[in-house]
Formats: sequence, C-alpha cells, structure tokens
Amino acid sequence: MDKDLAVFKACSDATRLRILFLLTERELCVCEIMAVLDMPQGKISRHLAVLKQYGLLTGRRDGVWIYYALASDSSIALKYVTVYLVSARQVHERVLADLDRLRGLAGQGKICVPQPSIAALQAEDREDPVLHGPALLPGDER
Amino acid sequence: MDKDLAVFKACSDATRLRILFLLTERELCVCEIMAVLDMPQGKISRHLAVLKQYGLLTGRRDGVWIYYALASDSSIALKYVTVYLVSARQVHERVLADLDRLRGLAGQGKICVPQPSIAALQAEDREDPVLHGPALLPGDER
DNA sequence: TCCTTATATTCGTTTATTAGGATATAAATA
DNA sequence: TATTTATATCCTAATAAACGAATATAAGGA
Repeated sequence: MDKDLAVFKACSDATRLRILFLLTERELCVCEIMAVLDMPQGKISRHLAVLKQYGLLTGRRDGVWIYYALASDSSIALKYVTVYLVSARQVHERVLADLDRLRGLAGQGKICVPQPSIAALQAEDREDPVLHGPALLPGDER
Repeated sequence: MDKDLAVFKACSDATRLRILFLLTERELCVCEIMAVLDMPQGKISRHLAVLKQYGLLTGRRDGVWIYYALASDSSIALKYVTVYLVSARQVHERVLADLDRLRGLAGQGKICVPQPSIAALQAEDREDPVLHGPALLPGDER
C-alpha cells in the first residue's frame, strides 16, 4: 500500500501533475519542461526528483541532457494513474495549453534538441547557430 | 484540474486511503471506522471532513449516526481512483486485514447499529419526523 | 586544463498538514 | 430539562513540503 500512497503523494502537487501530463506526450528533458511551465530550473529538477523517487518516472542521460519518461506499472496505483493521465489530458484547459506550448517549442528548435546525439553530430558539420539556440542558465526566467 | 488535484491530495494520506478502502465495502458511520482503524474519534472525523470537502465522500445523517459513502464520479480522477480502490482492495495485506476486522465487528453488533434504517423507523413510530430540524452535516454552514 | 551548459543539490525560510487533547454540537431519551 | 451518545470543531505543537537563491556536479568542447 505504501507504494500506492507514494504515487498519490507524487500526484498531489499542481506542478508535478502538470509535468506528468506533459510526459504523456513523449519523454522530455528538463529544459523543455522548464520552458513549457515557465518555472525556474531548480524547482523543476526538485519535482522531477520527487517523481522519480516515488517511482513514477525513469531518467536516462543522453550527453548533457537527461530525459525523463513515465515509468510503467511500478505499482497498482500507477497503472490507474497512467490511464487517468491519458484520458484527462484531452479535457483540462491548462493541460491542453501546456501541450500546445510543448509542440510549439519543438517546432522552433529553441529549447534543447529533440535528438541531441544526432543534432550534435550535425552541428559539427555545418555551422548553424540557430540549432543551438540561446543559452539557458539555471534561474533564467522567461 | 483542481478537482483532480484535490482527489490526489485526499488520497495522499495513509489513514484516508484506508478509510476509502473500507468504504468500498459499504457505507460506514464514524464509530465503525474508529473501531476498525483503532484511532481516536477526532482524528477520524477530521479525515472524513477532508475527504468530503474534496468531494470523495457523501455523508447522510441517520439519527445520531452519520454514514459516509464513496461519492460517485464528481471528477475524472475520482472515477479512476474508485476503480483502483475496488481493484487494489484484494491485493494489499493491510486492506484485507481492515476489511476482515470490519466484517468481524458487524457480526458482533457491538459498534453502532448494523441497520440504521430500522432504528430510524422505530424512532418514527413514536414521534413526528417533521418536527425534527434539518440535520447538521460536517462541512455544512450554519 | 578551463569554460560553458544542463542538471542536481543544498540551505534557510515559509507555508501547509497532521496529530492530540479539549471542547462544542446535535439527536435521542429519561 | 438533564444526560448520554455520536460526531464535529477548535487550539496548539510537531512535522512535512515547497520555495527562491545559491552552489555543486557532470559532460562536452575549446
């Protein structure tokens, strides 16, 4: 029961819930989540740590970036929460807005790089500064 | 989204989660929950108030007793939580023990009265129910 | 090696939550 | 009306959670 309890605790914060909804779209790195939610880096990182600690997320490092994704079925509660997320994401205004913003960011290539390993190789071949985008320092607000 | 958030907050406490599991069995009055969980009355009442305030429970007064029951579908999250409760109640050791204890109590008739409606009928025989004032339920404003 | 970037973590403070104990209220009954 | 029972609420201390700001770490590249 403790694992289930942890899942509910993880979901009982507005920021974390928004992050979970975003991750129903695809795996995301921290800077993407920061950009969509418009929140400082430390805050996002802390919440991601909580979500991961409670077993809702997995993290995978790819170079400098760390991509987070929804964990699958680490507890009974998580199974149902996942189904909830996929279902409710099409209903809540705020979630829809967040997802729109996420897709918008991806199109402009301003934040991070969708496939960092490939992009890094391409960047070496041609000199395209737009791909790298503006520096995003911890604590930057937009 | 706020309603869903409230549901997760409501579920993110061990005592409240146990109460919710108990209520998958049937509606219960406070003293039954007290007896099963072996916790002081004020604590149980407070948690029930939280659950009701967050929309997870309904309360109905029957004489001196107030019976609480799971609310149905007051939000998207609650719908999925309810399905979770019914599914997970057969899995978690502690929940199984709680449910056993609940059934044991009912058999002995020591706590409250198993069929409150009968007690209400008995009361109606002697006195005109119209004379009774409106019931005060937790969370109601005076 | 040094610098930059992305991310994590620590620190101190503020703001919820929770619990225990005491008290209040509502209904039933004598 | 007074008493008893079931339940709700209030008060205060203890605990946990969240935040902003600052600092630390880890990887990549010059």
